[in-house]
Amino acid sequence: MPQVRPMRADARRNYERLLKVAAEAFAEHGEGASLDDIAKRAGVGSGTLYRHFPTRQALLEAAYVERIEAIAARADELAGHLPPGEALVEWLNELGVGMIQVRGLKALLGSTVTDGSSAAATLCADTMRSAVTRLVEAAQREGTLRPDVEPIEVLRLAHGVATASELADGEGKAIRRYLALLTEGLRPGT
Amino acid sequence: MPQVRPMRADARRNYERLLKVAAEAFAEHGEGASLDDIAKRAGVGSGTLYRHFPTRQALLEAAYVERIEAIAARADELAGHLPPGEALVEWLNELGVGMIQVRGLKALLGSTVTDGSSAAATLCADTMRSAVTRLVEAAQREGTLRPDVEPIEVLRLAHGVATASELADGEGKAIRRYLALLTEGLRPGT
DNA sequence: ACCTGAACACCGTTCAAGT
DNA sequence: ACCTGAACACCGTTCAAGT
Repeated sequence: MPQVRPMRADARRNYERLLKVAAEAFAEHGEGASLDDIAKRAGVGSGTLYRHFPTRQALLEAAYVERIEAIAARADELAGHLPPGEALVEWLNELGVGMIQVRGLKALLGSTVTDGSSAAATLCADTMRSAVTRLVEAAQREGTLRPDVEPIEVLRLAHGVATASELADGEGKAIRRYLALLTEGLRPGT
Repeated sequence: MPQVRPMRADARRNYERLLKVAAEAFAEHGEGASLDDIAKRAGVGSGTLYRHFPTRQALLEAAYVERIEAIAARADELAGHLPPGEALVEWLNELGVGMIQVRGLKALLGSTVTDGSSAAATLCADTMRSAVTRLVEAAQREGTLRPDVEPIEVLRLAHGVATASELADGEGKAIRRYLALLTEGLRPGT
């Protein structure tokens, strides 16, 4: 049963223009970019925006799918080049830099790791979770990552590290350091 | 030179009503509480609010000074009861719970640990920094905390831990666990 | 079926007019 | 010196009217 009937030509055109403009707007003004402005810049009535993307979250997600998928693909790429533990840390580093430098991305990723009891499992959430799960389980098998940490917890901690780094300098310069503090711990080394 | 001439009676009354109402509003609606609503509830024109508190940040800070000072005082109290390392962790735990449960507090504290090159040193920032500095330096002298971590970094990491915990459950239940992961590190224990 | 855009209910901020 | 509140410029969201 093909639930998704093809869109009417004008609808499809509007949909795509909205996505393109939205990506620009979020990049420029962050997650809070004016929806009305996006509709206007796409040459579309505001109602049309709401028809295609009922919530800001839906638009944000749709505008960033490609980037999310690139991040997920990067996980496998790193897993191919590096030992599991290093692959995980390097991926978390790139993820953190992205969250700080790509405006709006951090907010979107945050919503993919919330308790989500109500929130339906979105595409972005699934993509991110399966990517991190592969890296985490490999590192745990290798013995370089605590066995009692769940993949989603690692994503949440990455979010925390990004937040801390953002407070530090607003760019991504502190990510690597705070990530190291997290992996090594705050206790003095032996 | 007494720079602060005493306020006119009506001004002082308005100031205090605004503070009281603001504290309630922030507690109820978070840091984004409507300023216009606060002014109305205080029985005051919106211009009066702006006269006393030129920015939302100023109002937020003024509304929470007492709470900030209580948190700082708690640092010394814990330092009296516990060995330095434990005092620090316990304080960070209470701080984290506060950031999650007291609406608006996390945002305010975030602004006190940003790179602050431009932002003047505010009272809240000073209070928090001196409190954490005492705990951190004591723990470092004791040898239970890495010597290369700066006090303000610990505050930023605490913010990160709170963020991660907030994503986990929206209350403070995960704080202690994520704090433990931070202090012990993500590597497997020996 | 889909789009438009006016209408509505909300913001924060400013500033002329009042006391 | 301080306060008031209308005025302005902005939001997001809905929905009757159009094609």
